[in-house]
Amino acid sequence: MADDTKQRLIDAAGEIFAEKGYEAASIRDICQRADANLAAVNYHFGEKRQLYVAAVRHAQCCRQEDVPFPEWPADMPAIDRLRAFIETMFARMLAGQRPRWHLEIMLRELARPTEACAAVVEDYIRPMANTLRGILRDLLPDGMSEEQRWMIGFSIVGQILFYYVHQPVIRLLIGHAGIETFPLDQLADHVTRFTLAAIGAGPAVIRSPSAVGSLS
Amino acid sequence: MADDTKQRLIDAAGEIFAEKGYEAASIRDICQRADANLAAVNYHFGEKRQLYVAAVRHAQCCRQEDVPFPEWPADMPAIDRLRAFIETMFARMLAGQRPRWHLEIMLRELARPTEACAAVVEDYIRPMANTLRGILRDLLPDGMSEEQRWMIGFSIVGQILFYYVHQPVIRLLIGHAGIETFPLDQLADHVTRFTLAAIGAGPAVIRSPSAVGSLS
DNA sequence: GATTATTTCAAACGTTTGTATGAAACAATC
DNA sequence: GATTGTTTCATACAAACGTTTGAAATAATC
Repeated sequence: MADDTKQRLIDAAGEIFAEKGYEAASIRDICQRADANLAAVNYHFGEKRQLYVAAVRHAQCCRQEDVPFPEWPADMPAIDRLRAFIETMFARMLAGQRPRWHLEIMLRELARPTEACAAVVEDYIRPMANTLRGILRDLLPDGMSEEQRWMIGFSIVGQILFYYVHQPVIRLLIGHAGIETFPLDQLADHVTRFTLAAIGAGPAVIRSPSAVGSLS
Repeated sequence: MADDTKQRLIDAAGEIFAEKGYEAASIRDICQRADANLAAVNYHFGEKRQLYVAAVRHAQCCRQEDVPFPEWPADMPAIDRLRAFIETMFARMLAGQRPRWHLEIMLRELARPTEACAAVVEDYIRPMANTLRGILRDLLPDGMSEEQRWMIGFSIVGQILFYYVHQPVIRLLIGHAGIETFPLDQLADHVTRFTLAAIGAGPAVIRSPSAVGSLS
């Protein structure tokens, strides 16, 4: 029952922090949603800030088990691994899945860092970055400079994140159905082909699928 | 003197809103930075929210004159216009230029919209989107679907925005010099080449130009 | 220069905020 | 079953918040 309240607090706090941001989230709101007493936060966490940190840490722990991307066989071609990487990342961002606030609160942290940011980067982002860099190492010519590899990685991740971070803009820009216009696998497919073409590992992203040819 | 205070309030508010977000910014802080009396906000704007809206609107007005991208000659090739578009956008995001909060507060609004978001999109974002779409219309084959053109546009903008929005992550990831590792023109060059290659209008982004071959 | 209208100011208002307290309820241990 | 440690609860507190007020100060109008 003890840890139970604590966990309920973290969950409620996570939702509200992710939704409204740190300052706008009040301890009273959080406790109410957690069915806990007002004093519970200070009893279990000492202060509001620590509850926030705990929420971020929890989200990051939960999502960490995702991080070792779907075990792909050692002999899987780099191109397919890139495709799988992009698909997985998209699925995690946009799929309806488990608590939405897990991602939300971490992305908030990454865009506007507090004390918890470094930990998120090291434990959650860095492994993903390493996975991607591993793929790119196989995919790109050896002589390529470190900076250039980073930039290509950023180009990939930037494309993916855009659809999450700027969903509201997309909705306003293309109107009606908004982002639902783009089925998830279509997005993943686009980014994959866009990227592969950019690095010379696939045909250009132009109209007819006829031009696609021998990818997978 | 009257409008003067009002303007000082907007400027001070813009800085603080952009830095700390709406809730965390207190009227007292704002008035202090603006050298104005505490009651000035309510006198000139009625309430805090309206001051925020005024700040966003002001930022958007100031930046709007930027929007008609550097007049390029009618006969300028689409490829060069794309390059210019990307360079300009990068320069606006990352260059040391005028009040940083202008962009900051608008991006905040775009990522986490309030009532002012729609206006920003219509007056600031939409024209940029149209410019880009014009370029892409010339650059891409005619038969390409509407959705696909949007996705390509998003792939471009996503790459650029990434360097601004996730600067803190980049800094943590690649350590030391952080984003300063990448000179501005190098970033613009990378995104341009990456994009052109992706859509089959340029050689792949790989080290040796030898592998490029007959794409364009 | 008297009379307006506009703008500033210090002070106060009522809320809401995060936090603290001490008693009650509960669980565990002996 | 008494004792101890843990967790909940209602309540209180001081501080900070956005907002209001009414009187000064300033500017504008005649």
